[in-house]
Amino acid sequence: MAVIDRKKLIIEAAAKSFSLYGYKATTMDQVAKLANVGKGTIYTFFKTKEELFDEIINSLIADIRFEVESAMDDSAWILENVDRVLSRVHEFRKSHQLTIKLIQEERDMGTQTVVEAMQRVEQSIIQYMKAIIQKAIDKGEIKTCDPEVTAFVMLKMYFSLVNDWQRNHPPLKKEEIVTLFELYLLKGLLN
Amino acid sequence: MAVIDRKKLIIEAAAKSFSLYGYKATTMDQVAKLANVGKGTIYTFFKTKEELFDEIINSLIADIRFEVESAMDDSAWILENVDRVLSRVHEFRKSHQLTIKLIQEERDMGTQTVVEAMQRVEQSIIQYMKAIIQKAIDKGEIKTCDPEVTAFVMLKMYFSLVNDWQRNHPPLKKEEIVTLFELYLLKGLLN
DNA sequence: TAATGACCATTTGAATAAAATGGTCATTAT
DNA sequence: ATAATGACCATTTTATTCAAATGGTCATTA
Repeated sequence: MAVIDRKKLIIEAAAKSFSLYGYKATTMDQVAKLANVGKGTIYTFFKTKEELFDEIINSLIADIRFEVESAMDDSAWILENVDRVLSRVHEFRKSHQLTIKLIQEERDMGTQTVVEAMQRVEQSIIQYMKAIIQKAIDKGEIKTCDPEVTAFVMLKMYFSLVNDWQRNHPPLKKEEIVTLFELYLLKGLLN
Repeated sequence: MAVIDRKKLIIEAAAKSFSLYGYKATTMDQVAKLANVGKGTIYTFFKTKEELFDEIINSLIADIRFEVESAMDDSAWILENVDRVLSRVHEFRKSHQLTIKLIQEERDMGTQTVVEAMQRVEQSIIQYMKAIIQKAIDKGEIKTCDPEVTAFVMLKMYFSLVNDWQRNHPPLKKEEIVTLFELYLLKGLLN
């Protein structure tokens, strides 16, 4: 008879529950029930609820990394890659249940653990954008600059345009955003 | 005997109290006491607490406008002006008690009235930045672009750099911020 | 040896009572 | 007359309390 991989069951159950109810509203009893496992068993694999949550966030980060890396094209130039990566991230955020739930929990309740987790996710996105930018600098496509600040600014600008702008204005189309990115960050405003 | 300008007293007291305690923690009794005025008197000038608050926010907006406009030099070119305006706004935000308190209240408690007020302040800053940008376009200093989106992006980028960046990194110096601004938005990253 | 769930200390949340607050208006002062 | 006032009221906010829920443990069981 097959030995049941309890750790896997727990992780799956936790992922499901965090996606459905968020961090705070997920209880360890619930996860145990969902995983068909005794509550104590969870604690043989994860020291705390937060550690279990971190495991789930790690796979989220890995998923995003996969999404981003499959969008990248090393032969394409930087604007193309930045655009692809950012729009993939955006699509991901809009469609991925766990992400949606956590963004909501962060905004509405400000749960500390969730804020920190989202911070970690953002940092990891910045890390891969940093690599893209470094490559572009090496190739001589763009000026020498701090790749991390640059990645940070790009991400913030992108999210401002897709999230904040439409609070007071009709949303920008995808191509408009690319055009704005090109104008502001790459070509520059100066004549 | 001099007739006391009670409206003025009320406004001064309110400004002081909102600066000291924020919106929620300021009570109408308190304002009345501070202004040496009966509570009912406040209501002969302002229909509600929110209306009183709006009055204070209006002067805040006017103060910022004055600060920005006195920093501007129409004969200077845009890089110079961007530098001056940003530095002034930066100093203002750091030193102006009311602004500090309201930013804090918005972040920590999310008071609806405060969120809306800050939104209004932001919108008004964007409006005069828009005018500045339009002027630069007319003078041919910068490329043709939508002045409002441009103002919006500039402001968001500025706030990202001064507020969000230092959550994970040592804060950027004023001159660094100006340099980054010039690099990203004006000169552009392209080689 | 691995898994479990009854159990425990602490935290959370519901219920309620008490205090505080925004706003009104009959009365008072000018 | 008009302007100012503060006691007063309805509603909201806060403090208190206590039961239910929760994260985590560990002696028992498989």
